[in-house]
Amino acid sequence: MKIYNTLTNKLETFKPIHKNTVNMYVCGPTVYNYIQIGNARPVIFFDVVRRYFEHLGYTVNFVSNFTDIDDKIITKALEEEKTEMEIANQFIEAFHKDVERVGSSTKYLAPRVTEYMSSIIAYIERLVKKDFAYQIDGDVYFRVSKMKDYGILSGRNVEDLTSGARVEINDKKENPLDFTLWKKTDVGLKFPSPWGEGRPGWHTECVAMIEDIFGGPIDIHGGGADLMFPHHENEIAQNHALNHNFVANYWMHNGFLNINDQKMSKSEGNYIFVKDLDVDYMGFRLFTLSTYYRSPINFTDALLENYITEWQKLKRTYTQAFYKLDLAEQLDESVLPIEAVETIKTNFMAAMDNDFNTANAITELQNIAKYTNQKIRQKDQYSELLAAVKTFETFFAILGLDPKTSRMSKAIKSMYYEWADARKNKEYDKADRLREALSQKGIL
RNA sequence: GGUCCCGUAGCCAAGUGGCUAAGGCAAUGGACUGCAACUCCGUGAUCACCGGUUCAAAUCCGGUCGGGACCUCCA
Repeated sequence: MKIYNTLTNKLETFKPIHKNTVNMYVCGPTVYNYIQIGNARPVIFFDVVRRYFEHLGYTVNFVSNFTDIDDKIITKALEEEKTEMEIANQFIEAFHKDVERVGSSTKYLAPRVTEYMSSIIAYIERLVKKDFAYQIDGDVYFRVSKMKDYGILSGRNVEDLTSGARVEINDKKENPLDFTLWKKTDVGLKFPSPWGEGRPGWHTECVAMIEDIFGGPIDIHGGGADLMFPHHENEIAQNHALNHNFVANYWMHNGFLNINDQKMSKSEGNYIFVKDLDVDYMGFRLFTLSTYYRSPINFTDALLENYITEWQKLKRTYTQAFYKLDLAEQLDESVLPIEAVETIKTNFMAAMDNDFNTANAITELQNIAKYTNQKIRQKDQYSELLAAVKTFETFFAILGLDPKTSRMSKAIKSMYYEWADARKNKEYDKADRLREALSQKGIL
């Protein structure tokens, strides 16, 4: 299993810290609005990472947080005359719905920042005690100048950053690169701390929660490429200052989902909410997995349509094979290895082992589909079809694609035989009527 | 201004030093079919451009052009 590690910019062999276990953390959303389809990319991709590790036999401890305290939540709460908690709860619920829509699991630990306040405050206190942070007027800042390797993740150095024209001007800071650990708050939700009432800066929550939950460095830390700097860089700076490690052994960053060749983002206004996409979401999932995760994807309606069609083809092939076996009472037979199918499986696993190359894995999905379609038209190829169907199921499980197929009822089976008889007897009116009914039920 | 990424057929996309450059969509020819649908078989590439390194380059190096990202909240 090889993973591209953003920390070293190398493809590395994955070695877990604890045997047969993968501890992973993915930066979750700030819950002030619905997620847009670009936000769904890590939701889908890292779900596939989890599924693949589980397929390989690992126990995966998957954690993804909710930032439920933030300026944007306060703004939204004021706008809608609600409390921050009400806003956060509303969009956490909406997030879970969207995660389910795109076929990812919601069964993972999702800590909320407001539930980990004492850990976060204790974390900041330790940084202050070690002189890596300083307090001014109720704010606490991280002292970047004390961190000699600052910029290791994003490949920047302090001089380049300082010369940048866009560094925020803040007279309180010792250095413009210093970032907020604790922010004095006048309006909205605030918490007591040794520095007065306020709320934590964004960069501390993940690293404090990781320490609290996992008790030390983890295997994989994931998120979108835009989080690399400054968010993940700052996580590393804090944790290196305190614990002399890089938070995670493997850092993984997904590329963006663009629209009209521009980054889709809520602040640009060029976004589509996941909930508003309103298409076959399995097609959307296939679309996002059709490109290697580190490369950008450009979203267009035509391209999405393309993958929805592709998904329907894969699903149709699988279900036809499944029903053919069901009708022949072959679904519960034992599965025999078929050489052509074994080759496809091997190639699929090799693609996944190579840094989760889902694009190549999907090619193997198409290969198993072609093989299946060839066998469907031949007589008595039940062993081949059964092996193919089981392989389909494995691939679908790893990629999180769900054809939602179940065994035929007795009534449907007899309808199917009636249709077959009608065709044989050249009763085409009847046959066409039954064909329509069966195809509406997804059988044909 | 600084840092970095990308440019492969009409479209999407894999491949990142070595046989005739995967795969899908679209197009087109054929097969199958009661008619369809579905499906199967066949058909397509001076790898942005220029120069260099090498026995060998889409792949490495330099340059040109084009597109994009990050340096500010962002997946």
